[in-house]
Amino acid sequence: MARPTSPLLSRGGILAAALELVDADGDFTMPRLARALGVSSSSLYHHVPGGRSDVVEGLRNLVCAGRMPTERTGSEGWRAFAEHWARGYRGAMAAHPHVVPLLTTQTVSDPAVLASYEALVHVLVQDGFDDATALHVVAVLDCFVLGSALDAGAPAQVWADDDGSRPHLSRAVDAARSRPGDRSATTFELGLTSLLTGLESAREGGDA
Amino acid sequence: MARPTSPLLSRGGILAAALELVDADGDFTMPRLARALGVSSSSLYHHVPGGRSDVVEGLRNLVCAGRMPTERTGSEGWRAFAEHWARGYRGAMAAHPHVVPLLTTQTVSDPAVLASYEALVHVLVQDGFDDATALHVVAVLDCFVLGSALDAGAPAQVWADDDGSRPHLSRAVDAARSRPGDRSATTFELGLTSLLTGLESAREGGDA
DNA sequence: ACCTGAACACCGTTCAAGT
DNA sequence: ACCTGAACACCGTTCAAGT
Repeated sequence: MARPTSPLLSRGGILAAALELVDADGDFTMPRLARALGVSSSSLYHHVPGGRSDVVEGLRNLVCAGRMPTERTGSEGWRAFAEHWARGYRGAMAAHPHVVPLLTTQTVSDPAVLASYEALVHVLVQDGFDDATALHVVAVLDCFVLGSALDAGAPAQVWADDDGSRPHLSRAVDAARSRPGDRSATTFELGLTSLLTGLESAREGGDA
Repeated sequence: MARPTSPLLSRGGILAAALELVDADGDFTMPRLARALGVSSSSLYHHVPGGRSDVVEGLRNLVCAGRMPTERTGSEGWRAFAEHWARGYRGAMAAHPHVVPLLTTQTVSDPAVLASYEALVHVLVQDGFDDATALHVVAVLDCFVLGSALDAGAPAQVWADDDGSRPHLSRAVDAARSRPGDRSATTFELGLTSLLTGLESAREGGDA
């Protein structure tokens, strides 16, 4: 076959196929990805020069870009913006929970995602946080969102009590499961609200 | 060689060697692990029947067991116990940050770790949380601790601003770095305090 | 420029064979 | 029971060869 008249592959197509694989199988490999695209494994490297980690960073973009705010809308204060930011981030991740574990060891280098971090720092500083505290606030939210996104992808029974030797844990799991709505989403909302409330009073107490 | 008079391997020795590998290299493979122990790769399976994932769950135990509280000490209230619990958990993980990514996709099945979850739920229910809310509180803390542990293992420049096109982010990163102490630990403390403060007022507002 | 097949140095796991 | 070597079905990545 050699070089076709019009390219069989594109970066976008490769990333879309990779996302489909990850959503379906929970992971991807270069050979499987190539097979899904009807192409040889080595062909991928023409469009994704960085190899597998390049694909992973591309998935971050595909999943997050456009789903996180990059500008303050209207007259919302830092708290509303941070809420907006965290919900967008978590929502993007939770829609594709299996990609999250792939992202946790790789530095964020995607411009679209970095732009939303920039926006959040900007809003915080404008609203009275000093630079260092603003970074810590961003990091706190980032940690919680990442943890929540992992939680969203975890098996239903995260902490299985097989033998009934953890009665309080079992009762609590059953009680939470009998409530309507997505358990993981409820956890996220409780944590986000608590965090922002707590950060507000930390700020009032002094920004050191 | 075949069967030696006294066993060359033991589960404990294998786990200790695996932890050393992970701390040093950031990851481990069964062949490398075997090589480090001066043994053939297939020998490992006699002591770690579940293979690689068995080793990983063993690492969770090795890292966490004994470092998380399993009982209320003295007259501490739920907030003090939760603080205690989260610090123990995060401290254990942060001491071996490279194991954290290995744990994020595996269900917690280690009895010692589960016992500390049981203890936390117990304390929360004793102190007035209803079962479902107690589980959500545990999950919130779990999410934040996990995220923070991943943060502790991340490269120093998590969100690199290579080209200076994210000025507020850059300033904030520089400001935080010029402060004394561990950046990631400061982030954790800010988040933990904020979370607990926020959870306290969420509780006062009603446990629904 | 873009795709291929062959090749390299790896993986995790199983299993018959040995003592 | 415990260790071995060989084997199986995989990985990620490179690279000369083809158009």
